[in-house]
Amino acid sequence: MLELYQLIQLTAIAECGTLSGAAEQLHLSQPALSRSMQKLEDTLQVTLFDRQKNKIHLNRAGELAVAQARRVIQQADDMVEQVRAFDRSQRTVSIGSCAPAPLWELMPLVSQLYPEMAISSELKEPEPLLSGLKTGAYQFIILPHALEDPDFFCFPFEKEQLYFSLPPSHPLSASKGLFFKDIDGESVLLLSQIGFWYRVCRQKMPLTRTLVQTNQEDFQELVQSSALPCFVSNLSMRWSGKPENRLVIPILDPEATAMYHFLCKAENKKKLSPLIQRVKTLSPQLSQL
Amino acid sequence: MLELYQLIQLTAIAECGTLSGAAEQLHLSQPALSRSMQKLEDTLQVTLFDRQKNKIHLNRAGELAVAQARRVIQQADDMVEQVRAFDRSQRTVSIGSCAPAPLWELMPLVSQLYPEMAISSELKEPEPLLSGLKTGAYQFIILPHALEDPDFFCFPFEKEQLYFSLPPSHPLSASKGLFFKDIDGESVLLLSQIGFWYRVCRQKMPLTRTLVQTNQEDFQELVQSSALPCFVSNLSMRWSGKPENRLVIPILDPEATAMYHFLCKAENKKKLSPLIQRVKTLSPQLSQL
DNA sequence: CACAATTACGAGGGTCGTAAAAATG
DNA sequence: CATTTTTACGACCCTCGTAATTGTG
Repeated sequence: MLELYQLIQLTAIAECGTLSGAAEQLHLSQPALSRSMQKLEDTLQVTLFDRQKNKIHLNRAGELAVAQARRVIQQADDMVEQVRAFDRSQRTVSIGSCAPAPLWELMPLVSQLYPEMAISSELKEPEPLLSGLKTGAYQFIILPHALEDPDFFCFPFEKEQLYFSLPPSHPLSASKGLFFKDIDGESVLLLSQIGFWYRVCRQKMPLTRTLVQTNQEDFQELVQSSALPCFVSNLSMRWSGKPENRLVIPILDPEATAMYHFLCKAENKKKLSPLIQRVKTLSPQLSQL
Repeated sequence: MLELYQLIQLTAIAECGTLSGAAEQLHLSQPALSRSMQKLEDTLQVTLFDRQKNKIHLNRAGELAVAQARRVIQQADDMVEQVRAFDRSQRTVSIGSCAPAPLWELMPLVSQLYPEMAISSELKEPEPLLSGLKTGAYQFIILPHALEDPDFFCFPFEKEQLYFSLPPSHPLSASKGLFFKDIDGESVLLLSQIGFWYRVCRQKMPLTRTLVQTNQEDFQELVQSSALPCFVSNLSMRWSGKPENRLVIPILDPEATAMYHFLCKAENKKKLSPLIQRVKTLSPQLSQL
């Protein structure tokens, strides 16, 4: 019976050129390898090596066998990897979101409902989110708008309203409301990992220089110590509190408001119904729309 | 360590749907198969089966594993087949010829020069012979004409001249020479496996009915007992003798004469030089052309 | 009670390593 | 004489089969 370990040994010999070298690489004794290859030749009924008393090397049939063996081994490795990846995907909930705020509510909910599952989340633009939902890369996604499509189940569950966070010294800090264009041109502090908001910010404030901070603590530090404008929202303030020594001024553009929608494949609605029920309890009034 | 026998067992379970059935198909006990699959799950670190106390069936990861296992097994089978086929091809000299007569001289020569090699020969038209020579299906071929091509080494080595074999009772049996058209329309006895001569016969004698005999002895019997014309040649008479009670009349058409050429790949000329030398000794005067 | 799957235990086959032999440069 | 391969022999691992257990329809 042909076995994989024989093929691995064969390819090792092809790489090392010598039995003893391959044996060492395989953590095996030379005699064991010698006998193993003799047995391989028996099962194939083909001589794979030119043997002289003192040296051995692959003949042409052996070279062919090595090439074929590599393919078989590669395929076996692929099998292991694919099965493991599939298994992992079965054990993890993958969430795609256009922005971080919805995840702050959703991830605790998911981990509570599926305590044995791992949770992975990604921030992407709506378009890659949708294609990921189609391919099954995500169990569900969060978009900043509704999507009417019979293939998907979609409902709104949370609203985010953006504000400028300004120091008292800022000339516009007394405003009741501001538009993006009012601040456009000033340098603005931003956190990375804010999803589609970064695109909104760049589009609405094309003249502004964005000082993007990767580290959350660095960002907080800069907000406190600088006079630069930054952004907060109703949701960020719910989770992190109102920034100290700052004035919070609503942004009046319609783009400063996002209505987050939960989307899953229609075929998965039933399986996800426990989660969907819990998500709807977060904001009963929105869900009734 | 993943092994092929485990994959075979896995696919057998997928086909049978039950452990006991698969065990029987594999000529194995159920407990052995049960443990083997547990070990497979260990090495993959993935659960492949839904287990109830009394029944077992593949889960989704298992289904994926089965599909992948089938591919691996198929590839391993292909490897065995390809290596064996290559080995066979290394141990056989494959000759392609447009007619049988050249083989009568060549095959003994080849088997004498390469006593350990098997010999396989095929009769084909020149075109498939050439493509077979290019692909390596033949080590060398015999064409009824020359071929000037730098990729091939080509030389003439034998001439075949066709004759009509007629019974004394035939009206034309006293002729010194005949053309194909003189006999066209009469029924003619033929052997199968005469290569390109069959095409020549059909083209030059389109009105003739050919009575093709597959069996050599049947053919000889019919030649003796019937008054039908048939063909012989200088070469067939050298090997089988002049037919008794028959008159042998040369055919005067140029198509009744073939100059057989030996062709091999130019790159193989050196390797085949012992054979080529021997073939040239068969007819020194031709080889000097 | 027949059937299916798992666990326990002993037997056997196969691969392994060590030791020894043969051959080469 | 060091290196490489092959053969011989004994040890051990691992798979196998039988038997027993549990659970189901």
